[in-house]
Formats: sequence, structure tokens, C-alpha cells
Amino acid sequence: MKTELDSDRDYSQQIARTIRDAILEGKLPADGRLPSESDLAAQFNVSRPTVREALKRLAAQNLIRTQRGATGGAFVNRLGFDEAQEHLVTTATLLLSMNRVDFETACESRFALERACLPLACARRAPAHLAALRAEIARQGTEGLSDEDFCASDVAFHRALVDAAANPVLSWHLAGAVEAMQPLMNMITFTARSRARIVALHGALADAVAARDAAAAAAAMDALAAYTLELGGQIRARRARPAAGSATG
Amino acid sequence: MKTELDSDRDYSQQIARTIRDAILEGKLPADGRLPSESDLAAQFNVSRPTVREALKRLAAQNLIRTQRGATGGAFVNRLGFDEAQEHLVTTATLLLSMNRVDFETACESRFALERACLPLACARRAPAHLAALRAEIARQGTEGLSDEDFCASDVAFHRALVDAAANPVLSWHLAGAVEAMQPLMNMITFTARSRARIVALHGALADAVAARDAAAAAAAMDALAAYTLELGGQIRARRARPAAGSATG
DNA sequence: GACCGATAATTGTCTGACAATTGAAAAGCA
DNA sequence: TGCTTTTCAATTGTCAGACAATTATCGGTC
Repeated sequence: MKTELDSDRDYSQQIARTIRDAILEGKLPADGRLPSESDLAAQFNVSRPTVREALKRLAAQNLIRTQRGATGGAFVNRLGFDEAQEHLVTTATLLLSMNRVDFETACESRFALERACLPLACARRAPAHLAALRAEIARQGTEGLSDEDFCASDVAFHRALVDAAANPVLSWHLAGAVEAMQPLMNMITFTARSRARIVALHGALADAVAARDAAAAAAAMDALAAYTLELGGQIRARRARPAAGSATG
Repeated sequence: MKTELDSDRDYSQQIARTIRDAILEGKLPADGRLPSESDLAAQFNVSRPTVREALKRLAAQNLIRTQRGATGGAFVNRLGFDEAQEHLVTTATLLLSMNRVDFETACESRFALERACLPLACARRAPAHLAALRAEIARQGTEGLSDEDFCASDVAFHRALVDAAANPVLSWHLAGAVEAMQPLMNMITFTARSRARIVALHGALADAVAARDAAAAAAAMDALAAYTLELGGQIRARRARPAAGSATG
């Protein structure tokens, strides 16, 4: 590992990049321990706070974890799907909010992506997947469910759907895309009537997957996408002239 | 913004999380300036190095950028698609390499995702998109092209394909998925014969998109996926018993 | 042999300081 | 007045040394 740094540039950034590349190239195996902060400081010929800043950068990317104590130190993280998921969602959420992506574009992307898992899900769905789908549908139909819980169940339903494809990489991508939409979906307030329709569409989707009918599943997904877009359009129209409907209810 | 921290826990992590949430919730607008490190240290009642570690965490996530000088400070980053893309690729690449995802799984995921853009691409492709596709196909057919350049052109071709769907969010997801596969794709060495076949498959894909024939495009994509899997299988078989073919050639 | 305290290694944090950078204000000059 | 130069102040980047907190290990005691 290179230990020489360009002068008059950000040391901690260079150090972080050096270690990151070493990890990416496999020179530092997963769960391997990095030298102590003091040792690294001596190697790179910088002070310990500078090394620490570099390590914090890596920790922020989930590349390493630190542990205190005698046998402590910084260890190369075995990046699991869950942690990577969290990261993906953060990035995607920020991307959506900061670039003023409109609801239609985000929605289109999300459903186009999710449709990609349907053929695989139909081919491979196991009883456990179907049970998870049914359970969420049942939950969504219960009276008095809060909007928050309904949204959470919606996410869980779609998560179960993509998991039915039995491809962890695909699940990672798709679940990230779905979860990142959550802040935008939360803007949609559901009436009892729209909830019923969504539950019906979910049911059609689950039925199609259960019957291994990819075409029917795609059709149900299209219908769900169309209805979601419609709801989004209604909300936008209501916000455009808020005085029209809010006074008399 | 909360300035109280749980004791006996990692201060810099808590501070980073607090500021991150404030950014995600829009309390800190893009390009807005954060308080100076000294001010933040006073607000959170910690020392400046601790604040700096928190800021470095955020900088590693591309959430902020720092600038020295009189009017310097930490500014909320306007996260663009390009920077987010780089981040996505890093995470996805790491995920693939660290979880020993086999070639088949990664390939399946990648092509399933990419197929999601075909209907939109067929509906919206503009002349510029088609020209980009043709240009890359032409480049891939040139004699004496290095493996590296061929792979780069392959990535560019698929990038142009997903861009044809004219949905930046979708492009971000899909281009990230394609690029993350690059290290795995590089393991495949192309013979002249396999190159010709890939170029032919690319041509069929471009033709289908040009003709706005989504079904034909999906079929071409399936064929490309199947052939990629076949190549991967050949490589794996060759590696399983390397003595068989390497000695005499 | 089992339990318990001292010990050493390591990260987490603090204090204070200095260097480097950079925009802005002040001073000087035509 | 208007322009140029100088000075300055604010801010980040870095350093040094120190102490606190944590934790595995080693040695001692019962």
C-alpha cells in the first residue's frame, strides 16, 4: 500500500482513498484488521487525528467498523446486503429530493424496475413468499390501520414480491428503488376507497404470481402503476388550488 | 436541529446522523452553508476534532463539500446523478465481490433490470440515442480493438440504451447495475468469434429499438443474456481444469 | 481449576496551537 | 473618484500531547 501523499492536498482524503482502493482490490481481506491509528499515522507520516478523519470517511461508507479495547481496531467490513441497502436508499432518496424529480418520473422508474422481477418471481415463488404476500394484503385490509402502518405494509408487500424472484442482487436493487420512493409515497393520503382498490390490485398481483402467470402479473403491476399515478395526480391538483375543496370538505 | 447527544456513544456518528437527517428533511437547503466547525463544536458541546470527524463522514457520502478561506466552510452538496452514480457503483461492486455472488446470479439480475427499460426506450428513443447505439456497435466491430476498449464500448452501448428511456432515475439505477458488473465482465476474454456474435446481438437490439418493437427488443436482450451466461460458463469450465487447454494451446 | 484484579493496547475525546487559504475590507495612489 | 495593493480576519487543515473509556489477556489468589 502506498504511503506517500501528495503535498498541499487533503491528507485524510488521500489516505481514505488509498485504503479504500486496497480494500476494493482485495489486498485487505474482509474482517481483516487494519494497523492501529498510531501505526497508520507513522506509516503515512501524519498525525493521529488526520488518520482518524480518514477512517471516519471509510466508516461512513460502511467499508470498515471500529472496535475499542485491547484487541480492538479498525476491521474491514464484510458488506452485507442490509447495510448496502441502507446506503442505497439514502443515496436514492437524496437524489430524488435534491433534483426535484417529479412524481411521475420517479413512479415510472419504480414500476418499470419492479416489473423486471415478475417473470422470475412467477417462476420461483415458494409457499413462504406467497404467505408473506397474503399476510401483508390481509394487514392492509384491517380497519383502523394508520396511514403509516399502511405504507409500511405496502413496502413489505413489494419487498416480499421482489424477494420471490430469489435473486439477492435483484432484491437489493429493487427494494432500494421501492424504499427510496417512500417519502414521495407518504405524500399520498389514502382514503378508505383508494385503500380498497390498492388491496384489490395487490390481490390480483399475488394471484398472478401464485398462478405463475407472468403476463397477468405484469398487467396487474401496470394497473397498480396507473392507479398510483392517478392518486399522485389528484394530490397535485388538490395542492394547486387548495381553497377549492378544503373549506367545506 | 437537535444538539443533545446520548452520552457514552459515538459522538461524531451522532452528529453526522443529526446533520444528515436535517439535510434529508430539507431543513438545510442545497448549497446552504453549515455553521463553522467552531460553532458546531459549541452547539453540540464537543471539541472541534470531533465535529470534524462528523463532517468527514458526511463528506464521504457526498452530502457536503468543504472550502477553505474567509468565506469557506461546509456546504450542502447538490447531489447530482453523476456523483450518486459513482457511489452506487462503488457500493454495488463491493457487494458483488464481498458476498461471493456468482456470475449467474449477477448476470440474471443485470439483464432482468435492463430489460425493464426496453418498453420505454422503444417508445421514446430519439435519433440521438439511435446514433449513439450505432456508433458503439461500429466501434465494437473495428479490428484490433483492445479488450479494455471493447468492454468500455459495451458499457457505453448499454448506457445509451437505458438513456433512450428518457428517465434519469431509471438511467441511474440501470447504469449503476451495468457498471457494477464490469469487474465480473472483465473476467470474460473475448475471442474474435464471440465479439462478432455480441455485435450482432447488439445490432438486433438497436434494430428493435429503432423499429419501436418492444417484443423483439426483449427477445434480443434475452439472447444477449443467454450468450453472456454461456461465455461465463465456458470461462468457469476452463478455470475448473486449467491444465487441459493451457499446456498445448 | 476457577475466579478476580492489574495491565496493556486501542479507540474516543479534549485542549491548544499553528499553517494555509481566501474573500473582503482598508489603505494607498493616480 | 476609481483602481490597485496591502492587510486582515475567518475558516479549514494539521499537529502534538494528554486523558478517559473499553476490553482482552495475564498473573495471582482461593
